[in-house]
Amino acid sequence: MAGGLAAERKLSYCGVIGDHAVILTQEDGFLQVRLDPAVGHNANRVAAGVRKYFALDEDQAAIERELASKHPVLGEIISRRPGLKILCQDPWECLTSFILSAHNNIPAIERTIEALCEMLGNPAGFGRKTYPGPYAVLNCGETVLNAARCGFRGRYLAATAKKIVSGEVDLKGVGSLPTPAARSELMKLPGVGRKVADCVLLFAYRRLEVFPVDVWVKRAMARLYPETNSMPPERVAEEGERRFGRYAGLAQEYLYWFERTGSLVKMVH
DNA sequence: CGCCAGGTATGAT
DNA sequence: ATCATACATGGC
Repeated sequence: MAGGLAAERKLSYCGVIGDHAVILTQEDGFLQVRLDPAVGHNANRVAAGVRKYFALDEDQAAIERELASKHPVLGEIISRRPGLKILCQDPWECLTSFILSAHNNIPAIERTIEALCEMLGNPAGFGRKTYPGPYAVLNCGETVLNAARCGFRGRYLAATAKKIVSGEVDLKGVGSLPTPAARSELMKLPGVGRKVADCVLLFAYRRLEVFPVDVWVKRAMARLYPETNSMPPERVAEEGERRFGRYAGLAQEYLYWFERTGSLVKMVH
């Protein structure tokens, strides 16, 4: 949820990773990281952050081969658009972004996040701001949350910030729990149900086997496995994990995007 | 103008 | 346990 992909001749990215705005360009064989010289930084530190954020040390091709063997349609999807990555996001940023996503549309989610960063974040370079932490959200007040158009999720956001600041839920500690316990811990937070918790487990804690089920993934699964049509989302999540295994989370992302773009319906016939 | 949006919390069977 | 409904706000 931090930044956007701008596909041109040369693939490039501009976004805020951690405390720094970065401009990334793909040269031949390596990734160039550009920073705003006006903002203090440790270049090696930032580079390490970028490596982690995009999980560059992982063998993406091997993961894709394993997933492709699980279902012919999934294999077809991957061959059409290989290279889709699960990011390794900051837990707080991921958590709150997905709280804002509930029953909301993507353009509105993006605008709300941008507004919160603009109003509450710190300068990150290139005119960008950092993602505001729990203290900033806790102290900002209802006026700011309304100005950012959080809607009914503003209450959840504030209440969640409170539980993080108070230490009632420790996001660092969640990282060392086994997945089911980590999920329960996240679901103590207001505005966090099974789906949001699973997204945080996948995108921030890198539990790659976790299979978040939203309406789109549910539809996609019903195409591949018609018997899941009548199942509640929680059972579909179970099925996804059972069928796709240790990288089910990446399978979920492929299914999500192909379902959303309308490509999947043509491929299953 | 009416329906839907990367769901969740709540109250009723 | 399972099910329906409200929820702020904006996109289409």
